[in-house]
Amino acid sequence: MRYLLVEDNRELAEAVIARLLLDGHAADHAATLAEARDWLSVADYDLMLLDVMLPDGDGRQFLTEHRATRDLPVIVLTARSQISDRVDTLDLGADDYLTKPFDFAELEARCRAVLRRRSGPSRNEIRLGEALFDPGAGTIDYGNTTLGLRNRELRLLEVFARHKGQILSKSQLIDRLFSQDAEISENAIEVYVGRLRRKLEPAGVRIETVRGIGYRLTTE
Amino acid sequence: MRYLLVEDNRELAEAVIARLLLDGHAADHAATLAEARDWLSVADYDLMLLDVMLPDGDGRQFLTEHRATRDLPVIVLTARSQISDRVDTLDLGADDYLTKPFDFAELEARCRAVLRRRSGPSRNEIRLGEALFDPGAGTIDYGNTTLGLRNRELRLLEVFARHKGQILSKSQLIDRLFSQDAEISENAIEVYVGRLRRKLEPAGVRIETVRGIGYRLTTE
DNA sequence: GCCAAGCTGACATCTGCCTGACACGGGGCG
DNA sequence: CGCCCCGTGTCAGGCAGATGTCAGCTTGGC
Repeated sequence: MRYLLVEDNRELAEAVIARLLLDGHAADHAATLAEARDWLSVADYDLMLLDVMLPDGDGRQFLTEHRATRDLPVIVLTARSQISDRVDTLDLGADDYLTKPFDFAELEARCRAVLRRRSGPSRNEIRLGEALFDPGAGTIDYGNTTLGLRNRELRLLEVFARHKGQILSKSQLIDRLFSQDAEISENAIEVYVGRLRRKLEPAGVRIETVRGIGYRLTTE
Repeated sequence: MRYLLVEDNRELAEAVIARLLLDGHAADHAATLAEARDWLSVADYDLMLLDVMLPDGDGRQFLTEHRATRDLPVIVLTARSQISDRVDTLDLGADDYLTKPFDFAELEARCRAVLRRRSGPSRNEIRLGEALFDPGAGTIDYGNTTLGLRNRELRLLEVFARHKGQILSKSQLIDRLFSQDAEISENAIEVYVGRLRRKLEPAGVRIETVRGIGYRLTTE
C-alpha cells in the first residue's frame, strides 16, 4: 500500500512515516497543501492521511476539492479540540478521522479498516476492455468463460490493472511483487509477463513492451 | 462468525462467551469500553453485543461514536427497566436490542437475524449450486439426501458461503473461526477444508485451492 | 549486420498443501 | 464411576504444482 501523509508537524510526520515504512508500506510526506498537490499529481496512492490545520490553508477545503476529482480514501487527523467538527469532516468526504495524539496501533487499525471498507464487500472489479478482473476472487471473466490466475500472475496483473496505461519498469514490478531481500532476476518478470500474456490474449487485454523501459497494460 | 461481547457482569459474560464458543464461533470479551476499543482496534468482528451500562461510561455514547466510523452490526443488551430507551438505542444505530435476562436461544436467533439482514437477501438458506445450505440447522440438502455437518465444518462453510467466489486466506479463516487468544495452526484449516470437501463433493460444491493465497468456494 | 534487450521452452527445486493416523478432552451412557 | 465415542486439532510423511533460472533463440534499434 502507498500512503501520502499531509502533516506540517515535522516530528509527528517523521514518526508516522517511519512506522509506515516499517510495516512494509510506501509512504510520502507533504508538509503543505501545495506539496500535497504535487505528490498527488505524480504518484498514485492507496490512502491519504490529512491534517486539517496546515500553514497554507484549511485541509477541509482541500478535502472537498479533492473529493470532487478523485476517489482516494482519506483519514483526517485533527487535534482533540476540533472534535466537534468531526461530523462536518465526515460529511466533507473523509472516510474516518483520528484525534491527535493517537497511537500507532490505532492508526494502523483505522487504515486497515478504511482500506477494507473500500475494497471489501463492495466487489471492486476492474474493467479491462471486454474482460472483468476480480482481484478478490482471483479470476478474469470474459465472454462466458472464467479463467483463474495463480498467485504471482494475480499480483502482477493487479499492479498493472491499478496503473492502467502507465509504463512500469521491471525493477518497479520486482519491488511490488517480491520482498525486499529477495534476489530476483529481471528475467523472472519477463517470464511472468509472458505467462500472463498467454492467458490474457484471448480476453483482449494486452501487455505491451516498451523496449528499454518496461511494460504497459492496454485494453482494446 | 466472530463476536465481541462488551459486558461488565462477569458471570453473564462468561456464560454467553461459553455458549458462543460452543456454537463454534469466535468470541472475545471486553468488560469495559476501553477494553472494547482495544479489541476493535486489533481484530475484525462480524457482530458486537453491547451492554449499555458499563463502569467507564455510557454504552450509548460509545455506540454513536462507533457508528460514525465503522459498519459493524451491534446488538444492544439492556436491563428490563431500560426498555423505554429502546427507541433511542435503535436510533443511535443499534441493529437490535435484547432485554436481560434473555435466553440463549433468543440471543442466537437475533444474531442470526441481524447477520442475515446485513448480508443481503433475507433468506435463511443459502443456495450453493444444486445444494441448499441451512446454517441455522447445520444441514445441506441436495437431490434427495440431507447431510449433516459438525460444528466447525458448519462455521467454516458459513464463512465461505458468505463470500462465495472470493479467495479467503487461511489466516482470515482462522480469524473468523477462532478467538484472539486461541493458538491455532494453519494446518487446522487445511484439515477442515479437506473434511468439508469430502462431504461437499457429491453435492457439487467445490472448494478450490489457490496455492500461496487461500481457498475459494465455487459451485457448478 | 551487429548488439542489446526481450521472449520462451524446459527443467530442478522447493515449499505449500494434503492426508492418514493419533492424542486429547468432554459428555453421554451403561 | 469408568468406559467409550465423538469432535477436534496436531503431526509427519509424501506429493505435486508453482516458481524462478537458464540457455538458446528472436526481435528491434542503430
